[in-house]
Amino acid sequence: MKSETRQEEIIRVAAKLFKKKGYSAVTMRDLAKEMGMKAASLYNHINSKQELLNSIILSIAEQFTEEMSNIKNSNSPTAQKLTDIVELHIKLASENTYGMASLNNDWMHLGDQLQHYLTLRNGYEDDFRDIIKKGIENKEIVNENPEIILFSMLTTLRSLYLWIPKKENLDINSLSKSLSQILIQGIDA
Amino acid sequence: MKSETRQEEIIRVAAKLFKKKGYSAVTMRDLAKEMGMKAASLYNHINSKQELLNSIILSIAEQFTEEMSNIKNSNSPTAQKLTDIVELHIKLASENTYGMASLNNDWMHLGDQLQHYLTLRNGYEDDFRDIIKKGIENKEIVNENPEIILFSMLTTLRSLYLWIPKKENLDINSLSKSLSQILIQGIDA
DNA sequence: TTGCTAGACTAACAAGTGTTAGTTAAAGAT
DNA sequence: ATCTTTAACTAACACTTGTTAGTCTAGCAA
Repeated sequence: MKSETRQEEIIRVAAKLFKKKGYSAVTMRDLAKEMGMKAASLYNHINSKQELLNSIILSIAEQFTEEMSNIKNSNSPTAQKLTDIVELHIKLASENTYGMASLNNDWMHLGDQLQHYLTLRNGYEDDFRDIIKKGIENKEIVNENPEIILFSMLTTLRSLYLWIPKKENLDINSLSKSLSQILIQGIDA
Repeated sequence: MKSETRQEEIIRVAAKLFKKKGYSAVTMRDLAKEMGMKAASLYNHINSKQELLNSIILSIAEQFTEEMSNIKNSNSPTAQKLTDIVELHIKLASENTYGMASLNNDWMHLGDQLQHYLTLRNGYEDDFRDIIKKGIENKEIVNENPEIILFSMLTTLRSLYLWIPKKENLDINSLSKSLSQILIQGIDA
């Protein structure tokens, strides 16, 4: 595996700080200190603070969009599609807990990429909603308000980045199984 | 009903801006502009930006703590306690969608009140966890990992502030019923 | 009328902001 | 050995930050 470039390292450390304090509260001097250099030196590797946020958020958003399209176009039953979505969120959240924080909390500070991000996010939510609606039509899932189902699942999945790092020796497969179970079957005995 | 003081108005408007951009990205000049005055004039009514955040977050946190204690000490069955918690979140989130955003996203910028806030939050989560665990012991709810159940419910409830304002003519009772239903019974047909 | 108060204002400060320019030292290429 | 590139540095910039000090004016109490 190709080792991390200095630029990639800066992006990774930036995402870590953004998770802790939020984009606006992190200064380039904070970031430089964490990197063991002076703020001005960062600019040998990156172009701006703004660009750091852009690349952190959009690289993840694009992964979500691409994988969601695969799930949507498969011909699995609805419950399987929902389980796949759970697995997708767990995978991306555990690969990049820092970046997920920016995606969730600092997207409004995207500059020229804000519209692009919103387009991706809306597309993702539309696909998710369609899967739920089709599942209701086919009587594969219960006939509750699809907006509430979407909201409930999506917010749980979006918060995984907060929860995953607290669990040491996380088994992705078993978490994925348990969480799908709870989200789909409920918790009633 | 007693009409809003100027100080209360500033706190309310501040919370609105904090929701939109986050605490750190909102300047006192932004807040002043929204209030139709100059930044310095704000200080005739408030002591500091920090104190705005403190009072926004802690007033809500204290309400949660108090109401959770009532629910915990009632002798309702587990499913009813969980429904009560859902209702509590819906009530507080719809009364104060702005403040809930700060509570969720900007608590780390609390100054001298940070420890107090964390104590309240941990107490709240402990109570919630206890209710779930007792429900599992009494076989009132399914025997899944209580941490995952807690996480799943709590993150959904914590995100209500994002979702509630999007629904015009919101009926709190019917939302409360639907959401409890989905969280407890699941969505399987 | 006179005096007091509430609540706005202007001006300013010291500290911190992202970023640029120019310099320097070490490592790699010729 | 000389040249070039990389990646650090110092110094500085123009601007923004939260906040304070001091002033002014309209409304009310005496």
